[in-house]
Amino acid sequence: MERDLIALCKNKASELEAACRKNGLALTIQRRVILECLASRTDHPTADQVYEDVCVKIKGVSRTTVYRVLETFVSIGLAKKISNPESKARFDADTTRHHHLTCTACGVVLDVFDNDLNNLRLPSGIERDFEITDYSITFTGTCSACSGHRTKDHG
Amino acid sequence: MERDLIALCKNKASELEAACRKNGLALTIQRRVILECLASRTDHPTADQVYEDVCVKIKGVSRTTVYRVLETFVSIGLAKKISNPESKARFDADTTRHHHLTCTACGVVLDVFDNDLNNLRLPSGIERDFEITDYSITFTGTCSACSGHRTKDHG
DNA sequence: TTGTATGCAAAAGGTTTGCAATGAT
DNA sequence: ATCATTGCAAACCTTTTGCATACAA
Repeated sequence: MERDLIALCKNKASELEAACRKNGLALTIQRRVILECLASRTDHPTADQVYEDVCVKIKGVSRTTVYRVLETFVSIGLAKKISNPESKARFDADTTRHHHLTCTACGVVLDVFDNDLNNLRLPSGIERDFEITDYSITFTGTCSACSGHRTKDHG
Repeated sequence: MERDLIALCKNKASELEAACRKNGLALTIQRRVILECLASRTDHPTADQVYEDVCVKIKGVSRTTVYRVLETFVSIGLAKKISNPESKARFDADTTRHHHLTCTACGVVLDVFDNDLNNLRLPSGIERDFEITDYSITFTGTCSACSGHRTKDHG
């Protein structure tokens, strides 16, 4: 159930080319590196976390660009914003259906890949009023690292 | 599958008394009104939206208090922060298990109550590494109001 | 009376915008 | 050459913090 990160990154690189061509967008170095940085992590980074990674790879990129490019990726389907209870956006380069475990203590977000969960029977009647395109389950609880310390710390 | 809003509000009022007593918290007017305002909406308001409502009911409440009290409610189990892809917290006074439909066009969040969805078989093995306390499904798509206009407007 | 909760002001994140300069096509 | 994209600076929005005052118990 693990995902092949190297394959994902390669796929993403060619997806980017295709998506830029299709949408009439320029294939800039910034877009290439930002997508590369996003696709190489599975921990659903915030825009600022992506920015940190990008800075290591190329000099002089601005935070603004990272924020803007990530939004562009979402709008052309190269990435998703994931639902989370924090007050900041988190991004995921894996746009296929999967689910999340979020630790209420430390905030970590782990992936859940499961066939049964990916094929739920939707409640009847709903689709009359709402056109459902996708869904994602967020499991909340405590990760193993935080299970030890019972106090409400954020280490 | 509708929820009885009046009953919910009354329940919440007595829940508040009980929770304050239990946790050694003062039963202030602010806490009473803030919970009242939150419980009387089913649209998962942001802290600022709750603040707006509170201002109508009592004068001179500060935004800070609303933010602080909502966090208090979450910590004593009177409310939940709901997972969403926006960069701001949204709150829900209904702490029982239920799910959400979010319209990607207009952003509205509707509730889904369904017995089957509330009793999913969790993937085996997960609970070894992660202590799951709850879960919630976010369905994404287009609401009936937005289904008409195919353009990506936000009206 | 005692200690918690509130209000204020200010700061701290996180994100967006306007505009000139840069760079991909 | 042209127009989209970037970088910068500043604004904006949401949330948090420190401290003195007010209020519930």
